[in-house]
Amino acid sequence: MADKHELRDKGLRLTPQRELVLSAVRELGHATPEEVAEKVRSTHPGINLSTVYRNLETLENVGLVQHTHLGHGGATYHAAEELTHLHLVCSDCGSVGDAPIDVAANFVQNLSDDYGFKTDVTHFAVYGLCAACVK
Amino acid sequence: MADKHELRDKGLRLTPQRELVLSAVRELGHATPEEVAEKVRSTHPGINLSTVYRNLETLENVGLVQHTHLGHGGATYHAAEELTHLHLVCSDCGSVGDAPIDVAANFVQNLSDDYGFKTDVTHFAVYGLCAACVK
DNA sequence: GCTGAAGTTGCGAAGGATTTGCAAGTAGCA
DNA sequence: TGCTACTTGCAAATCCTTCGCAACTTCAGC
Repeated sequence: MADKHELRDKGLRLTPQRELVLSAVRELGHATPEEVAEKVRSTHPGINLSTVYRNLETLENVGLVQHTHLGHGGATYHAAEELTHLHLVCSDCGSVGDAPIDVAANFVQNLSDDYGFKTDVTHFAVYGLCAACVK
Repeated sequence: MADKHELRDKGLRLTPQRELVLSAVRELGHATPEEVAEKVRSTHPGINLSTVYRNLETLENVGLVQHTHLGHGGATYHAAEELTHLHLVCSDCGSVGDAPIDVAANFVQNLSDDYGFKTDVTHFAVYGLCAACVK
């Protein structure tokens, strides 16, 4: 498993729990720590919630996973390699849609030119009304 | 006080506590519930934190106040009339900068055209590195 | 393969932020 | 001025996340 290197290089270990957390994140697409725990438990009931929290943090430090704030409060995790889109969060129905990052290219450029601000476009959520709720 | 109408129209009352919360939000610019409470208490020590939470919610329903998620978790409140800018949150130093909403005009248009998504540009925070931290 | 050091896990408890239930208090229409 | 419904304060309850610690496991070195 290639992920092993990322971990070992930082003196970390590849434990079964850690693998499970990582693959749960990959399968789920976006997920809160709670959802990841639930997913992992569906096959391995013994896993503790704090282990999930700790592993998400560890995997994030290593760069295999990233989190985003979708608004409500808690963070949502993604596999790093899937973070090629931004999140459209509907303030009405709560659904989370995706859009490719290049719809924001112009915006990012403006912020860079005018404010010297380097936007991390994969880390922010966009609020508004989704097409379904606009009706 | 003009705010009275907004409240009365919905069968709500203008209590001293409510006025204090509203003016604290106006004076502070951005503030967490905790900061609002602190501000209010500087002149009126007796006010309870849950009163602040409830009033922020009430004032938001009426439209006098709005909240934004700046990332870390808790919400930040603004007076509705001041929400003419978006927030640039630095992932490094944590500072919160402002930018006029029109830097996003093009972006908002793209999302509307391509996804039918009506972006509430005042409600989202933008993450990235501020000019100072880029160096 | 076995061993030891260091990273990990599970569990329960601790924290911090919000919310809720309820009885007492108060704004504001009649 | 009286009443009714909305509000407040307080304390307890939740939720979510982090911590402390003892027992356990990974994996580099022998």
